[in-house]
Amino acid sequence: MPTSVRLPTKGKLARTKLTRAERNELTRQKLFDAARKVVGRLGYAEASVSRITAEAGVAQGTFYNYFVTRQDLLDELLPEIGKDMLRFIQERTRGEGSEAVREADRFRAFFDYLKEVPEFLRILNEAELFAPAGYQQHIRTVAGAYARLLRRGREKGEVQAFSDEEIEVLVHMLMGARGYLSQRYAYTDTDQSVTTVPDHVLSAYGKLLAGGLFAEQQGAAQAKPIRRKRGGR
Amino acid sequence: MPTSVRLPTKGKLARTKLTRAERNELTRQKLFDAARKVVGRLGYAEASVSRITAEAGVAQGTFYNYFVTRQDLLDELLPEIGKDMLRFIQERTRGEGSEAVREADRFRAFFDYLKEVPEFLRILNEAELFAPAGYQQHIRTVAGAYARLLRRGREKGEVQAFSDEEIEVLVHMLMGARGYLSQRYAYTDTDQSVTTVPDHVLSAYGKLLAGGLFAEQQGAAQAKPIRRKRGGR
Amino acid sequence: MPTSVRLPTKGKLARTKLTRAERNELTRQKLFDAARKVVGRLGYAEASVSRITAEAGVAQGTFYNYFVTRQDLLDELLPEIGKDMLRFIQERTRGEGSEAVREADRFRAFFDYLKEVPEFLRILNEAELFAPAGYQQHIRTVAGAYARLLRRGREKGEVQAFSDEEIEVLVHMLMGARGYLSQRYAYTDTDQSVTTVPDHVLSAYGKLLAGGLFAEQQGAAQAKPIRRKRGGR
Amino acid sequence: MPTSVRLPTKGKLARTKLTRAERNELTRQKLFDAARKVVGRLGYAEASVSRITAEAGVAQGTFYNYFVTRQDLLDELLPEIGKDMLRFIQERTRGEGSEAVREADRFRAFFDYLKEVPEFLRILNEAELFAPAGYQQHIRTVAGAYARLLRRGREKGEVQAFSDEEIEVLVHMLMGARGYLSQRYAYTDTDQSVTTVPDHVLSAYGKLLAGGLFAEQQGAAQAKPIRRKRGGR
DNA sequence: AATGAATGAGACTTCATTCAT
DNA sequence: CATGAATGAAGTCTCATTCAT
Repeated sequence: MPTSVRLPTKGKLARTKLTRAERNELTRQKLFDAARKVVGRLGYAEASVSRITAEAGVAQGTFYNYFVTRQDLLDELLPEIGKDMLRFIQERTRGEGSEAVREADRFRAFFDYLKEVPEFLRILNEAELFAPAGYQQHIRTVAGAYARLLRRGREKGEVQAFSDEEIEVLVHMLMGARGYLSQRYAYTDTDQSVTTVPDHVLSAYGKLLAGGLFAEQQGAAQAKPIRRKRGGR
Repeated sequence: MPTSVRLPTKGKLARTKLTRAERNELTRQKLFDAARKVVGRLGYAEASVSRITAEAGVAQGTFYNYFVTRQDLLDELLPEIGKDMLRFIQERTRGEGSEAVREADRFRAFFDYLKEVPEFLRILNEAELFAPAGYQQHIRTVAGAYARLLRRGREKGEVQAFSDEEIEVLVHMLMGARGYLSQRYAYTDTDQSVTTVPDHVLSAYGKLLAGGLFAEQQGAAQAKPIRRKRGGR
Repeated sequence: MPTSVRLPTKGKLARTKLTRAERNELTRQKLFDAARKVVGRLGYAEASVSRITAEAGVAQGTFYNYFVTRQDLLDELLPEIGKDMLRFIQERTRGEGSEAVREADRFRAFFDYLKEVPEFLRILNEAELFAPAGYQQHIRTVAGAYARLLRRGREKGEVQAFSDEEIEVLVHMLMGARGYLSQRYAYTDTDQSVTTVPDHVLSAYGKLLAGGLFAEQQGAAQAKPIRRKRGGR
Repeated sequence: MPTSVRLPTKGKLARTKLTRAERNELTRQKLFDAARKVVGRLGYAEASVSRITAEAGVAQGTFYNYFVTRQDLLDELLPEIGKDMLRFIQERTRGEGSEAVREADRFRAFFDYLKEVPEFLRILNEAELFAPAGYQQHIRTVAGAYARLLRRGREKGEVQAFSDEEIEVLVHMLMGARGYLSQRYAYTDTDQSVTTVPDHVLSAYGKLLAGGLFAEQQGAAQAKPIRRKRGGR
């Protein structure tokens, strides 16, 4: 499982001999994983300390040896898993190719991650309301990484000549689009399992990014009327 | 205020003399408006019946003369205000012009509405989690109207040749984008006041829709690389 | 239905022409009948004023034009129906015959009444707790009538020589027995319908009353120490 | 008091030093006893969690550390005290003697128990409506024990030749009789104190069981049609 | 460090009753 | 006399957090 600790096995006695710090970290991780599962299954609102500790197999009081507040743990959830998600997507987008191809790969990889860590969808969607601190942190991280990619693409001439500010806007649009699409097309209420995203979602996403929404009218084309501020108008 | 009742003034004594039915509707509206305000200010989670009735200036028990359940009122909130929003946007988009121009108008009008009804932003964002029934209804309404517009544009040749399914995807992407942008650029946590959306947001939105994200590479152009499935690759 | 009003039909215009007093009495009766049904169906605890008026088809406020208090109506329920029951049983016990035969007839008639007015069982059983005033009144009435019968039987020599005080005790025992038996053998939770009482119930009841519970031992018999008063008396 | 805990005194410091488990059991018992008192004093309907915890001297939330539901505690009440009652009666009925004597002893012991545990009367009478689960359990237990006694008496020839089914009926009659008598003769609404049951109650009970209700008429006598089964016997 | 009992605020909802129309 | 909206007290239960063991 991507987000769990991988303690060094440390030879034979690995299980019995743990330093105090290790035991400590292990309990903390148990709580974190329990929270991830509970939130994934029931949502933040139902993720009471009692349920989390029950899932983790520790006493309720133990919780407060590791987290000052229930909210504190909840706020750690998304950023932590979010980093995991970014790693996952990066690994899947190694190959070279045009920016457009890589963006498509990233888009697909996002949905693949949803399949691997089904809790993520719910955590992502609910964090905005229930773990705002964690949510903001996550958004900043992801938006930053995303913007870097787009700027680099722009430098290579593979991305249109947006200003830095506009790129930030685009990043948020794409994240929003992704979010909505994942909710619309990846949820499966019944058993939480996430199904593959349909082909026309990929194609619509690709087309919008590649060619824009609007057809070029008559030849003069570029007179995209929306950029009112531009040209003479 | 758009969503409040406008009782016929009925001559002079309008304020003191109300029929039973009118008083009834008035109380209902007081509760609805109070809920709108409270949710706008504190969010659904904090919108307890006690707070709503306090805001409305009626006893707690009165609430249940008008709504079977707290959730029932919460579920009415978004669809009701949502209709109001659609009306508002339509009014602002009367003018003729290309689809692209009208879409830009709609986009701007959306942010204008946010200024007029500042609660709407929060209600829209939280409803998905706290008033799922109302949310689904709203989404269906808006997505349906949106899709109709895009299909009509396609028929007129002003929108690219997306399939119906792809249009549905686009609609969700645009709604998602709008949602994220509104959160990013319209929120002002401190005093809830909503400021005008910056110009670069409008321009980025317009450009993406008009020309797509990616620059046409070398001549072969249309070989939108994202459609891997295609022959080309 | 035994307990409903039977207004004199009064010739032709019976339905349209009602004196004020009659309309008044009619509404009162509607409420009473509604209460009977609701209590029969849901029990006293669930018989809220709102449910009763709904069943009666009048407004909630109307209730308080006829009864000072919810409890007042509830307290009238059992005595009223109880009188009905006594009438019913008397009619079925007209025939002559020994006291024992007549008691058996009464016992059977009681269960027959339960079939005719299925609400009665629940009303009888719950009244003790929820309508104590009415319950006491009912008990007094029934016990009084019962005691009179037994004393008359005693005078005729058909009932053993119990003292008046003892007869009162017996009456309560028999009422209690009847109550328990009706709950045990007449209830049918599923559809509230009351089934015929099994034969062995009748026979056990008859045998106990006829011959007592205990077999006479060997000759000396009568030394049953429990009848302390006897011996010397 | 029969139903309270009797913690081992454990030497000197018994009162101050309690293990966790002991404190736990003690709190549970405090709640149980408080419920017993409150129900005895005010009845089930008024036995709110708030009143019970106040009586027990703990916070309202504490209640739910020990009982899943208010109803759960209420349902435990009668069976628990009922067992206590059976023990009490058994102890008082050790002596040998005829079945009739022993039944008289049991009858008296029942009323004695009412004196010792005055709450029992109300709990018994109300449980049928307010704690049906507990009531059924209690009834089954008591009726079972009772029926066993009567069948054994029958085998010894001390009880008349009732069928097993008839014995079950008798058991319910006797329990019902006992219940009604206890309400009629043992209640004292004013100060809840229970007085001794009057002698004529005992004698009437004894006589009915010993000799039946009806005097044997002249010789032909036995033709009491109610004893239908008899004839052929 | 771990435990788990105790706390008490607060949430939703029901209901008998009142009263202006 | 009928209506039905308004009232507010009371009830059950949940939960984050504290703290003695």
